[in-house]
Amino acid sequence: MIVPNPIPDAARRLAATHATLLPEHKPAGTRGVILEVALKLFAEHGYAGASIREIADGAGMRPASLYAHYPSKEHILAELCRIGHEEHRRSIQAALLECGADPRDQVVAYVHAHVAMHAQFSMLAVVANGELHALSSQLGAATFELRNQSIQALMDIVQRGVERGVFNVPDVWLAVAAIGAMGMRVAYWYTPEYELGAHRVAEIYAQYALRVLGAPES
Amino acid sequence: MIVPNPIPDAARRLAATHATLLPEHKPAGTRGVILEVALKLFAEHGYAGASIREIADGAGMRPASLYAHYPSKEHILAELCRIGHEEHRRSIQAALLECGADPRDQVVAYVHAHVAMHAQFSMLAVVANGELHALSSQLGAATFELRNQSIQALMDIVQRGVERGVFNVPDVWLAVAAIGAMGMRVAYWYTPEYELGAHRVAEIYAQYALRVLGAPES
DNA sequence: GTCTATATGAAGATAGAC
DNA sequence: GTCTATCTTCATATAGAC
Repeated sequence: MIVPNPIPDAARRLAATHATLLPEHKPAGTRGVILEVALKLFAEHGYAGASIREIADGAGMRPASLYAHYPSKEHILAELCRIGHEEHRRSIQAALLECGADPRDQVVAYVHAHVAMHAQFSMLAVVANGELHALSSQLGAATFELRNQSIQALMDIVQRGVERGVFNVPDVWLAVAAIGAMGMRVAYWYTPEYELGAHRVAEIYAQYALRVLGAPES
Repeated sequence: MIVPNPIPDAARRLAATHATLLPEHKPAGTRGVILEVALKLFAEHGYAGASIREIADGAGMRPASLYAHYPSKEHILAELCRIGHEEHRRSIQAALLECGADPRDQVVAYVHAHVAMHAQFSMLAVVANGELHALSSQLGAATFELRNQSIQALMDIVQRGVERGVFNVPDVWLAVAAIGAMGMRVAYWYTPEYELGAHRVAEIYAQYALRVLGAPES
């Protein structure tokens, strides 16, 4: 018997088949269309594996016309990476502002937002996390800054919980890395058709995170 | 303060800077040299982002000479993916044969092997996991089969532990996905210079896995 | 097995008309 | 803003001599 794999086509890089970009994520008009087409292509084939010609084709225009909206292919990737990490940071910060001072509640809030974002905007997460290396340090600087802030937020929560004796881990950074990794991977297999729904997956992963930290549900 | 990030250059796709391939992993002679050069390039820039010319250059030959050893670039990737998943499966199976019948011991053995492999052969893991999508279904078939076997092995262990009341999880597949994800991510940040060493990281992650499964260390 | 030379196509990007 | 046309470089791969 084979594992009940939620990924329909194992040869795909990720399970999602549609790009999800909210209106508040993208610029209006043609720039937004280009961004959405590029997001799907970058997610499925990688930045290097997707061409300007394919993006133009998907956006219903000629390759040359793209350059009226973006100065280069790399600029399109840079905007996608920034949008992804901004959405990530925004949703985490919003959750943390509502959850109170208990480190357990903070971990639940953080991981829930982290996982839900990777499920709901899976293509954005795959590109923003997995194609960042293709950016020059100049075009990637804003994104790196956002990423460091999000990581640091979880480090601070876990460190504080350890100091208060609420959490118990052999290594704080390793625990943060493990919890982050669980959530990041969700972007590769989640689809809106998955039986449990993004919210429930996020809930369960928040529970797993508490367990990793040695603070199981009360 | 910024998190003590073990990744020296955040713009790199992975922290490792050298390809690790044991003699038993690769064919002898020129084929082995080509494979090792391609491994480093595919790991750092992705399959689509690395060219036949760069591989040839690294191997000290002209692009045309490569075709005396491999019929196409895709065949090089196929061999790397197969080697990576074979090493993964081999080390897990070896560990499981030595650990006895307790589901807890089996999880520790599995996760230790899983994590140690992703740390010690990080470039191989990054390529075998992350570039598999670039293979045609024909050239990827052998690798998919190996991967399914490795996933199924952990599914079986966890399922058996749940049935015996040793583990307690809201969803078996989600727990397996989370545990697998923690280990896979190690390949992106681990280097031989990391303070803890692959063996110790594997030990700690095995503990985290037990916690996720609701069976903390005794 | 490795080379030079080359076929053939696709890549990112630009010029300039409309 | 979009187009046609094109520049230049690079891609994978092959032919055939040594």
